[in-house]
Amino acid sequence: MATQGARGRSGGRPTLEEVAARAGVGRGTVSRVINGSPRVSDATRAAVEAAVAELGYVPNTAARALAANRTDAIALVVPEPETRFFTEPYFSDMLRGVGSALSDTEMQLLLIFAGSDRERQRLAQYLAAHRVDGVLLVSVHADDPLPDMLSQLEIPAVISGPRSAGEALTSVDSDNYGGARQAVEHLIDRGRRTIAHITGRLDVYGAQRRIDGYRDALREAGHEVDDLLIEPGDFSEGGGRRAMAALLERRPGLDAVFAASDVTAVGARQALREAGRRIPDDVALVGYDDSAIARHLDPPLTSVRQPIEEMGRAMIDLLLAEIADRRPAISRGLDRRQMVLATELVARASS
Amino acid sequence: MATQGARGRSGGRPTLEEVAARAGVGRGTVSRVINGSPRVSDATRAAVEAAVAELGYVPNTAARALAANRTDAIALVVPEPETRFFTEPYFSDMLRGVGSALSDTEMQLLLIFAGSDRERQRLAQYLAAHRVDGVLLVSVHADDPLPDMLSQLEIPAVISGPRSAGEALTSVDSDNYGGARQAVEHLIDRGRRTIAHITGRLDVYGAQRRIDGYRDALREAGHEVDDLLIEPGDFSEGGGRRAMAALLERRPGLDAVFAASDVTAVGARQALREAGRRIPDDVALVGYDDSAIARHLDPPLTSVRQPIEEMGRAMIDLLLAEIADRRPAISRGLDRRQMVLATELVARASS
DNA sequence: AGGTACCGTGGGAGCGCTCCCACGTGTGAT
DNA sequence: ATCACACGTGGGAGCGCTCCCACGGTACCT
Repeated sequence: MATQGARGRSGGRPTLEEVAARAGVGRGTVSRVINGSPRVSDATRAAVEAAVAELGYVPNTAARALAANRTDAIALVVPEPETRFFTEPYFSDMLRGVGSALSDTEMQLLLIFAGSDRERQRLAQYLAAHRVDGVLLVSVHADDPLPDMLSQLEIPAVISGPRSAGEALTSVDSDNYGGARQAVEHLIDRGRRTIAHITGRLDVYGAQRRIDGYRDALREAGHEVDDLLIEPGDFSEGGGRRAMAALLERRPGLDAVFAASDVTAVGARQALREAGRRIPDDVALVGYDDSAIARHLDPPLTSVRQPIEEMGRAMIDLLLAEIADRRPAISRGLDRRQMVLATELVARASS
Repeated sequence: MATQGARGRSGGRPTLEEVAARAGVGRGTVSRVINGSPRVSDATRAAVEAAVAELGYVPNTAARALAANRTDAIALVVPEPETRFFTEPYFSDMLRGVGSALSDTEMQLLLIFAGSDRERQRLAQYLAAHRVDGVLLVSVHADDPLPDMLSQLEIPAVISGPRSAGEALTSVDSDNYGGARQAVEHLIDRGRRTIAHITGRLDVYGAQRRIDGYRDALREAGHEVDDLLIEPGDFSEGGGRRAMAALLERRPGLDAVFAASDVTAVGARQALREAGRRIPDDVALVGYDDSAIARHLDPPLTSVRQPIEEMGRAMIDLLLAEIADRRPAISRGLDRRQMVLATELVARASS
């Protein structure tokens, strides 16, 4: 209902040229005004802005993209089956942070799932076509070829959760090691003696770091680390249930469990119930993520909060910076940025 | 300074022209092959395809968009604050359906939040710039100007959840009326006598239809409809809690509640607990959506399943069709499509 | 006074594609 | 033999923008 007023006589959307004519200036000048160049006099700028408003001019992005070789769009690539994306609150929280950071920008967000092979193929085409200025990569496994493809194509990219200690890409992560320590120290403080750990997917670096934190916390508290108390999960509910069942069988005397995600904890809780263990009376349970389900569980779940939304924002900031100073992605590696954000333990009734 | 020299002729991405040269044909012919035109001889086609493969040619989308006036992208517009998007499983389920339907296509998905005024403004610009070929609109309130803007701009659009019985846009919806009836009939079958209803936002057409279904089901079963058993909610958890508290105060004798969403039911459950009512012994509870939380609640929540993923797919199908036969969106209205999908009651322990 | 240095400005030259018209060539009808 | 009419094909003419060079004007120097 807003600008409907004076359409160009040709009927279509007004072009730069028409705005220029209307304002009595040249095409170049209008372009400068539109793009906020300082090299325009105030009077001219005002005239152009008036013409833009009168005509309801909106730049044609395709033309701009073609001429300037940029797209004003970035992609959030999720190298997982879509189901995982939606069952793990991690992703949607991340998306929320990204979305809100982006709304301060001209950039648009593309959501790309790259779980299946076909989707992968499509993605490769897509990236080769340089349809986005940059890429956000969440939850990448150690052997994923995607990051390399990205740097080969010289597409700016930021990864959430580095693949290893020596991650080549700019990355954002929470302090997985510290978070795990917080969880375990908390359980020790609560007087638990036999603390098990259900891990995340072992090919995810963050999951490894959580194991390290678990180990070190026990060690430093003078407990000895019993490897049979560590059981691999995969961040899923089913994985949590299976792991918990295995642990109960192997170490029936355990009195606490640190699960690598809230969803894993939900699965563990099921297995505990089926085995007749009460939470927290018999077994204390701590999750990771502090997602919405943690609050809704019965009893509410103690969990390690990672500032996922902030991580999303940070990813955007870093990515935009990287796009801005379009250095070839394979720079000397001097100014690689690895950002790590702090976690926080949220104690609830489950521990 | 690494690959500086290589970026000349031979280094950049190949263009149509180069493919043509390589294949020994003209530019137009390559374009025809790329776009699957039948008017090319088999021999020529093969030669071109070989050249494309050798050169690793990928069309430049910006150029294509500029010349052909299409973008191969559609937007999913969420006219809500982002928080709502992520707290309501409805949205993510929808997104999942849309995403998977889209992965069979060349189309790309843009996710746009239009909750705040600033975001709205950006969206208007965005649409005016015709940066997408079509728009998917989810969860639109009765007075939202967005749909009108869309049809004025002649942008193909499909809406999930029509705004009224006479919705002008192509729409996809689940059978809200029927779903509500299923819920209420189920409660009646279970022997409940005093069945309350916590509604959704009253400016959402689907919420109105659920109220209609609730009323009619009671009426046809010979119960009389007591308007004091109907309390408005807003699809949120807090809304559900408040509404339930109000109902308990007004009609302490109620023995069942039909909540307009699972999230609402979660809130209602809290209020019931606080009031010392047991579920389902004292009060039976039924939700709507059959989202993940329904299964995880304690006790598990009976809920009305809407085939949200299918709805997402259907929206894509309709939208693509509408884009294909690019008739002006405000056509005669003859072939407006209003698709309604069936719901299903999933009975669990809460009722 | 002439010289130099900037500004602010106009507009040509593409960016890589699609669209469409015009041009052979081969086939069948006359 | 001539005409008609397909069919494949080549390539010009843009699409609307950004980039950049050239230009006149003003201000400040010497």
